[in-house]
Amino acid sequence: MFVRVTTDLAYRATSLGELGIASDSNQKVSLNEFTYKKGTEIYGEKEPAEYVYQVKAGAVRSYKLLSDGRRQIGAFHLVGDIFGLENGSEHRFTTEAIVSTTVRLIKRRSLEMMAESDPMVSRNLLSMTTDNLQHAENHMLLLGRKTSLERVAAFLIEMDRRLTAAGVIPLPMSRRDIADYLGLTLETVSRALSRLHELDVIGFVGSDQRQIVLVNRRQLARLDLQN
Amino acid sequence: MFVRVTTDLAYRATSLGELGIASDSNQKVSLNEFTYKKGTEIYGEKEPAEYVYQVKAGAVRSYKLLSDGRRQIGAFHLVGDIFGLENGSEHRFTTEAIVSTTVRLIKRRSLEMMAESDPMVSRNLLSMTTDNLQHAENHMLLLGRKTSLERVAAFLIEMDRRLTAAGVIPLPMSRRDIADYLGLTLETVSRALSRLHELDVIGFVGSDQRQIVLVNRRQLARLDLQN
DNA sequence: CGGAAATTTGACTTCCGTCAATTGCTGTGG
DNA sequence: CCACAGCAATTGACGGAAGTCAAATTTCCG
Repeated sequence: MFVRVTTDLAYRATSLGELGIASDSNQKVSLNEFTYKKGTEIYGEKEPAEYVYQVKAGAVRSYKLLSDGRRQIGAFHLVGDIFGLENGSEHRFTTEAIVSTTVRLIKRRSLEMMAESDPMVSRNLLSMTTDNLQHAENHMLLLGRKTSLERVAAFLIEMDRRLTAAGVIPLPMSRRDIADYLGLTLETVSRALSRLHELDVIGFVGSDQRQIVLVNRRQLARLDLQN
Repeated sequence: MFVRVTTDLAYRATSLGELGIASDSNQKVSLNEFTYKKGTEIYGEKEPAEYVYQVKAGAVRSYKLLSDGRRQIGAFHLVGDIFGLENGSEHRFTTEAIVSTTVRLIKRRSLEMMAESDPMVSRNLLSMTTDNLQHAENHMLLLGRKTSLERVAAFLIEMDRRLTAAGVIPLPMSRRDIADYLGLTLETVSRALSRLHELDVIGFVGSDQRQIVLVNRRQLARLDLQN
């Protein structure tokens, strides 16, 4: 479904480069691309982890559900990000394409084999896992102790850092997604954004009122209490 | 300060065993023990990470602070647990002894060197980091989406698994610590425990009313909504 | 263009936090 | 051994930040 297989060597080099493998590597890995339509699942929690993914275009959410439907998004994966990297053999989140999303696939097995032989790959695997851990640790502080305004400010700062184009943040995700990431309701997120708008901390781009926000970084940073 | 250096080989073997190093390893590592008094800091956030620690006796909390004093405890480290393992060179949490606590110390540098030469050590480092990540991921769900009763139930289940002695959970930490771990106030934790007591889900051991709780596991599990 | 979906906004509720008083426990010193 | 100081925990009364429910408005997309 929505498959596009590629053996483009340029892709292979770049993708593996992220994992610390020299582009002239003669290791054989199966590498190809898939495109997922908006809203479709990439993999489910507890499914066997056969692939590791890198976002080439689009955006992905990964989340856990409680039995009654409450959802917690653990991370958004944007262009360039690698996700689906598990140490055990099972995925610990469900992931879905937020918008139409193209990913590169790397077979987990081949990655494991490369890690065995190449300590550089192994080290980068650890480094990536540590980055994820650090993000989760900071997010625990946000979820456990920050107010709604602080959470939304922190979210905008994070997205500004990760996907800004000259002061404009083209958010791919809905208010509900933001809410489930921040441990709030969509109404509370909307109210916080309105408040930030009143305070002239953020603005909205002319016609496309929703998805794009313009930032006044200085004030925003003051609203998110770090450390 | 409260130092006790040891070169006991049995300690060395056990400690390194946790990291996947054969006990007959002829690698040289500096290994010794420290005892920290109740309430004292082991290391601070942003300090250089010189050592990795293993709890030999006692209990440790690791936390982050916001500038106005709000605290989020990310994890409790109990007997046998390894903590202070960072990939970068800085600690990402402050850690303190909850009660009088003895830890084993392993020099970070020597661990890194062993990981270079031994892929088994390297793999176990990754495995431990992944375990921490998994804990943080589950805790994000708790902090973002669970009610106070669900949080306290989940906490008791976790502690039951980690430090129970035949149905009795000898909690080393205060209500405030539990609250800062669960993203609540100590009053809310106390009320939740009282509620669980009324519901005959938990009981308290005779004289020592506070620190020890007795469990009725079945009902408790029903109160914590998993997945 | 029109219906569906997303977002905003308002009114009201609720769960948890805040503040305060009380009780219970621990440890020290007379 | 007991008294008392000091801290931890419980309990109650009240308030507020965020949640719920609902309606209006805007945007999206076929």
